[in-house]
Amino acid sequence: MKHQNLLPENFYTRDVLTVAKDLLGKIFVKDDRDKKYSGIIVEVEAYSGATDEAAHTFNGKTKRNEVMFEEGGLLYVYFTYGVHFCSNVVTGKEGESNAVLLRGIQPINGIEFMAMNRFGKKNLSYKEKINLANGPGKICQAFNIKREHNGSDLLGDNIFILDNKKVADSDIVTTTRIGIKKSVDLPWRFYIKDNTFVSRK
DNA sequence: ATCAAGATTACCT
DNA sequence: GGTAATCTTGATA
Repeated sequence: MKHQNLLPENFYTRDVLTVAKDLLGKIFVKDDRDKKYSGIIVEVEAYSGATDEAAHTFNGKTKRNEVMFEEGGLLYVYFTYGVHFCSNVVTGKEGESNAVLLRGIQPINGIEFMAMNRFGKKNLSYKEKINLANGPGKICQAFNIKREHNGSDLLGDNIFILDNKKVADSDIVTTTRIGIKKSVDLPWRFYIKDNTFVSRK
């Protein structure tokens, strides 16, 4: 059974910066049958293999980054710092190697499962609720996204994204990206203004 | 074979 | 504000 408002393939095959901004406000869903998770995407960063030295794909295809070279509409998951997974939405045409890193999600459904995955308990303080998915590693822990989800088809029925009310340009804040050492001046981070679930102002 | 770095987070002072 | 945790990958030899 398909969702009526599932984002179509041609949403993902566009320019990475356009897709990054358009992903704000959309509903990210993971359906594990017994556990269903969803939330609003509130913060993203764009990475582009052709020109962006901070992109994993800047130096060409490797075993790790091969999913980024596929046609837009897949999930690229990588493991970093020996501790965390990070999720990205692959965009553009095959061979472009562009992706959008998910950095902040405002939980909607499955909050009790996210709470268990993140803190091992159901009842959270206000601060812990804010802390559920306000960072790329936290998103993957909350939604239980791991190695096996690398390459997931976002047009499939496990992990997908639903359309939602459009975020006005005037409500989108643009900044440089976080946690990188190359191409540090590119203004490729986007988040929803005044949203509580953004990782950093 | 070896090694350094990493699109982070949590916890410390 | 500083740093430990923890391990995979990719580059170099």
